[in-house]
Amino acid sequence: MRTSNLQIATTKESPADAEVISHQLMLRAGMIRRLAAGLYTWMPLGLRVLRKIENIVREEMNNTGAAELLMPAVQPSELWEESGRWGEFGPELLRFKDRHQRDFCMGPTHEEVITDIARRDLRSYKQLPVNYYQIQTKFRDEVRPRFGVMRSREFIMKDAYSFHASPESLQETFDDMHQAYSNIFSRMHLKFRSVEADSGVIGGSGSKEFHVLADSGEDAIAYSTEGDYAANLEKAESICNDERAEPSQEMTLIDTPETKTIQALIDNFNLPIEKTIKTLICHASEECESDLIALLVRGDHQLNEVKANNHPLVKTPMEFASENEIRTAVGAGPGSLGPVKLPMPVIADHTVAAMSDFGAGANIEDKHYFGINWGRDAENPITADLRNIEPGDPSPDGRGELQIMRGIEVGHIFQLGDKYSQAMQASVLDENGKARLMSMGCYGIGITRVAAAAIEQNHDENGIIWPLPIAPFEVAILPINKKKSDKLKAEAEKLYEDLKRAGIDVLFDDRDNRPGVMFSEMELIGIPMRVVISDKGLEKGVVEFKGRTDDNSTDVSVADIKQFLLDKLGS
RNA sequence: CGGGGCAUAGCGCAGCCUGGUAGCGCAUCUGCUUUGGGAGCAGAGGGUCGCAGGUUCGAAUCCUGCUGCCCCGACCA
Repeated sequence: MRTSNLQIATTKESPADAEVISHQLMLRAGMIRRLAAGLYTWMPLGLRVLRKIENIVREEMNNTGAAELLMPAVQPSELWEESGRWGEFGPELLRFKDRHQRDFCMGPTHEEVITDIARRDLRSYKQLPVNYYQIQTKFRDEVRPRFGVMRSREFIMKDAYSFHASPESLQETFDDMHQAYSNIFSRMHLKFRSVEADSGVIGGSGSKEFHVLADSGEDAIAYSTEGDYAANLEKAESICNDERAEPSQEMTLIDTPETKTIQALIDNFNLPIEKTIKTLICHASEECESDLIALLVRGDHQLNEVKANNHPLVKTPMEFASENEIRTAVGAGPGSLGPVKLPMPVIADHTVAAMSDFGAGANIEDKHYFGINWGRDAENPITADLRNIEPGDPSPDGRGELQIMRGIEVGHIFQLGDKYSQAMQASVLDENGKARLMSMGCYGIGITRVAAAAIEQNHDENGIIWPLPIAPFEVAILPINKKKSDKLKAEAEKLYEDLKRAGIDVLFDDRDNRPGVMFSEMELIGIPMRVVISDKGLEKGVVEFKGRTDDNSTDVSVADIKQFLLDKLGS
């Protein structure tokens, strides 16, 4: 490809509304252009990256025996009514009517459509297992699209769906997919980690996320320093090995004016933070006899909303009680709440349940109790894992401790079980001729997000540093001053043709720009290798090679450069 | 959904407070010079100042409404 045909449009300044580095660099490099919030055009340069990512994904999926198909982006409401998600899915589901006033949506995911395909086409257990996949545009009407294509509304996803006669078969395909995903991200030369995860709105059990590691990642990942355990922070299990100590203090009521926060409590009363608890009040589920329910975590711990949300006694989605609701129920407001004589059920984090002689609000305005003990002063609470893990916590696998790093979620694999096959009656006949619901798995990779994540992980002050396998081009040829030298022009053209014929993905800068412009532009768009060809070099029979991250260039003889590059590309 | 901010040339910004001929840098076009790290000089083109009302002799500027975009939040009781 010649730069004159590629329509490269780079800028020195990044647009004011781009916050994260990948967004800035993609705009500056001319890979993408914004159309509206969360909607982007992929320009020729950016599209080449997407295609390379897609091809790697496609090859690895095909290797597992999965079959590619292509489903419509627009889906009828009927299927979503059947699965129950027409009501469940929030405003993220973009809905609209056709000219006959029939309801449709833009597909945010394709469980319904594929399950409909499967129940029509799959009749016998002998046809299973089956794994279908597609690489297709999805639409999710995000509350707040941001970070460019990292969280856009329209995006490209590889989604796969497998169908099985038994849970064992599902597990087998799930493991295959885990391996395929590891291969995919390894082939892209990305540093990544697979972690245990909450399955969220897609539903089902058993799920793992793949994260590209980057300090700017939106997700926190907890990992064991010694063992293999790794989990999304929202899922990472906190374990408490402490035994509850015997009470050593009497409970006393203390006047605590102007003391509404944990920090104030510590500052004003010299109470260690490990002896304080936070009392959070939220709406209870129908399973609970009370409208409200209290969640307790230690003063220095953070409530994990995903864990709270998953608790059967907590209303889904979790919703904190308003100050009015709290005052009506308790008689005191936020800042003076605690478990003693609280007129509602109490769920305490495991750590809280193991505390003794602790301080908390007295449920009387401006008063706290100190020296509270479970069983004596307050009823023994229901216990659950409610908090985020903290760095240094023991690892749940019993090996080492947990630490936290940041990641960008680029893949997610789930074992759905029969959630959709049940709702939509997708069954096959078993050995005995009886109808049996199929087990399902689903497996996604955010293709467009991978491109952004790769940049977040690999860039420097000059621009993008594409990993070779997903770079828009492998090699750039930069002729110096070719306008003035017919010989140079001819040699450069010849080199370009030679490299092309050798199967190298090469970009030839034929625009007669000044050297500095070419250098900075190629570094900005992140081409992994460059070959500079000049009259000065040709006199010595050499061209200059420089890798994107090399400090200096190397002279390579004109005769050897093709093989030199092929060796570099092969390794 | 709540809070905050922004909207002036393709991009980045100033001008607004205190109303009076719309400006700067980058980019673009022309010419000359230059050519190993985003060139220099000279010249040129390009703007319904987001939209709609209002105040005023006069509005980019003051007032009202709307729209779009960005950021933070939607746990810390």
